[in-house]
Amino acid sequence: MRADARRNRALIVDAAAGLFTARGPEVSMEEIAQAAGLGVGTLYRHFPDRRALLEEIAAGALRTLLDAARDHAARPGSRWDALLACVRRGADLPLALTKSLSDGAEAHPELGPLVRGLDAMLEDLAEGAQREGAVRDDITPRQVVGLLSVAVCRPGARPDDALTIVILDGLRTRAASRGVRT
Amino acid sequence: MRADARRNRALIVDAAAGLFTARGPEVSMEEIAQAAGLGVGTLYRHFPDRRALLEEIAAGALRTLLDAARDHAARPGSRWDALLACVRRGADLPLALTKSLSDGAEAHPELGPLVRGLDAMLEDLAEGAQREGAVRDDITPRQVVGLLSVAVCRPGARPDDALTIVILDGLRTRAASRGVRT
DNA sequence: TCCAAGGTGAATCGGAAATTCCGCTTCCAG
DNA sequence: CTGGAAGCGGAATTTCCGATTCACCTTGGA
Repeated sequence: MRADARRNRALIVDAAAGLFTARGPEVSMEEIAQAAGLGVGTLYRHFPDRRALLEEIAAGALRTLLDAARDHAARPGSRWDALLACVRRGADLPLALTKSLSDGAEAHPELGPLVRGLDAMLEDLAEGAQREGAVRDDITPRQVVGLLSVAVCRPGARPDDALTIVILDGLRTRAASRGVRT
Repeated sequence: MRADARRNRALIVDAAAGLFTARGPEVSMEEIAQAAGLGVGTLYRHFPDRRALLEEIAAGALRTLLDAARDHAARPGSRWDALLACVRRGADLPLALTKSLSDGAEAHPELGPLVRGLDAMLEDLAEGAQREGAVRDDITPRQVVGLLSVAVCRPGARPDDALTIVILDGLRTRAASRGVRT
């Protein structure tokens, strides 16, 4: 593969990941091309269609996050801190893609296992956080993870958003949130 | 106006309001017609175009809610309770429409004043709730209102959603939420 | 220097939703 | 009871908009 082709492929992936992170999956090929400083035709030289591009980017994001999650889960200490660290790591990744690929993502040879693995790992952390008394236990671990992703990984979320702060606080038990706000 | 025409107009408005409340503003004319048990042609006999229909319904919802807000605001007692009651009254109204009409809603002869009036009234209540110590004061009254509308008036929200519960809890001061959960 | 790999973006395709239109049906005033 | 204006239905048409193609131009690098 020619050097410029390799470089352009990277430009496309970066530009697309950035846009997807900031604005969710409803970004047009045209716009991605423009953000990468290339023509649309070039996207199609590298990816047969839109779905292929989305899948590659989603897979990258999931791999990154799954690695981070394994890391944090292995380290001893507060499960809540570990969970929060994971989720924050996801804030600058285009995770909204994963949901939008829903139909067939399960079936996809790489995406399916990644999604399942990540879900399992995060739910474990959430359950641990509840057991250690850091997180309210009147909702399921799955809901805890869902709410965290709304709080932190929603497209356009920033760490000091009112919504982010309020959800994080609302997730804590009253006992746990008595201290400094996280 | 013929009796059946009046009846059908009402069917349209009701069906549309219901769909908009449940699913937000991205509902097709076709689907509204079907929900009303009528043909699309009939929608267009009553409303020149989609926007006209949305505007009428949004105006109705805003009038209803503004009335409710005046009512609750006038009654003495906890501003937080009043605010929560208002917002809950909005839960079964198609408020998402208002935002989607954003461009030009300010200019619209009826919508503009309604939106401004409602905003002012709710922000007042929010500020009152903060002053009485019920709501955390590290966010602005406008943000309080915004978060409440996400919690309660988001399309498809139900009062026992995890997101609803967590946001409502997260909005309270730690002192205020020490009692029974609202 | 040459030319295949690579790039370009206007033109085309496709599908979903809005809007039109005209023949048929239903009210209701006389 | 009727005539005909008011209403209705829904297939056909138009509009919109993003995905995808493709004929032609550039350029890396052997």
